[in-house]
Amino acid sequence: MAEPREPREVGEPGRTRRDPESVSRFVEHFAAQLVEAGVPRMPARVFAALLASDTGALTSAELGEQLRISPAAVSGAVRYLAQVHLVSREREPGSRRDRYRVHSDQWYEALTNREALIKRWEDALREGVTSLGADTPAGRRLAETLAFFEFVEGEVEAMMERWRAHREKTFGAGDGRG
Amino acid sequence: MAEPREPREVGEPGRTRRDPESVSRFVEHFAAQLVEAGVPRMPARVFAALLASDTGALTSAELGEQLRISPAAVSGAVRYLAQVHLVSREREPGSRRDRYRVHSDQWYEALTNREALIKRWEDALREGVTSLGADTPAGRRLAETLAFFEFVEGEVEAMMERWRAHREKTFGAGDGRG
DNA sequence: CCTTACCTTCACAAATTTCTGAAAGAAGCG
DNA sequence: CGCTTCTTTCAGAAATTTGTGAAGGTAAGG
Repeated sequence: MAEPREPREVGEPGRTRRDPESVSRFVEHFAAQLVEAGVPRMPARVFAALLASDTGALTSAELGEQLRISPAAVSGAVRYLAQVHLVSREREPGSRRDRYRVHSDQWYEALTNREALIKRWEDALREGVTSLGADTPAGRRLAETLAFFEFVEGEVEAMMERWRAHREKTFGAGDGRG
Repeated sequence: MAEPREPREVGEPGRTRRDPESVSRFVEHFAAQLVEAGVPRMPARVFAALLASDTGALTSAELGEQLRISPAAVSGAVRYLAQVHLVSREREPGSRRDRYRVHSDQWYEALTNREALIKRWEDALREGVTSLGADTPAGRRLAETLAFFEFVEGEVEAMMERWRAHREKTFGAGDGRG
């Protein structure tokens, strides 16, 4: 039976330098920055908490307790984060608990995912060029905007390749897990 | 109150191929995509309307009429757009009217502007590395995330340079105005 | 096969955001 | 110097979003 082995008291001497208050301060501060960038609050907080965790993976219960939110809120936040590929869920074989994990390479997975969104912008723009007329001023403006996005799309892919190389050079060949 | 005289009939022969309905359809559709990406509704609609305009510049009154929104709404939307560098305001010398304009190179101005946001993420991450300890697992994860952003920051600058070249090659040397 | 533990979904309450009407603030023009 | 025209700001109404409690579903363990 999987005990919820999560002793609050920091009995371990020396090794456990993790001050919950420091962690919380970082979590809330970083989450606030994400919120300002347009990320919904709960997903931002959950993501920050995972990022600041030692193992890079927490259970729903742990998240709920640390952030003082209901299981429902955790569920919603995690669904959002999974959808934009910022966390993945793992099922523990011996237990019913899911664990939610951040990989360090998920940032660019998320960035890549954002391209799907841009593709829909491009579709709308193409339609606009057609319906307004490619030979009109507005049509030309739309076409140029479209060209910009298409250009960026191609560049991002190459950039990610370079990041991968840069990362291995700097941090050694990680396996992708924080 | 300004009478909502919006002649449906297209009286101009030949020259005015601009079907208001087509324009509106594009504006609303494209704006919807922006909204889905996190842009507030009114700014998205105003921006789309400017993008689809012939001159690339409209007055507050024109925007209000076309989108059926109040002057206050236009004011708010324009303030937002100016803040993220997606439109610029121009004052017409002979009149009291401001005109709001999109440049075709404002997309990457906006993208560049986004870096300011990322810089604050980086600050938060640096603080986290310090307070959690650079030698802890969490600290290392934060450090790597920080490195990713710093990398992207540098890359984006170079990418924009390439876009400028690509643009001139494809569209001829524009002056930056759509 | 039933119990237990966990996750999700649903309806609702609360808080924030969004847009409007009205008044005040600038800036040209007579 | 006051009038006119346009923009902005402010307070409030309306709508959307957000988070909770409770019920429902699924799978492990006895």
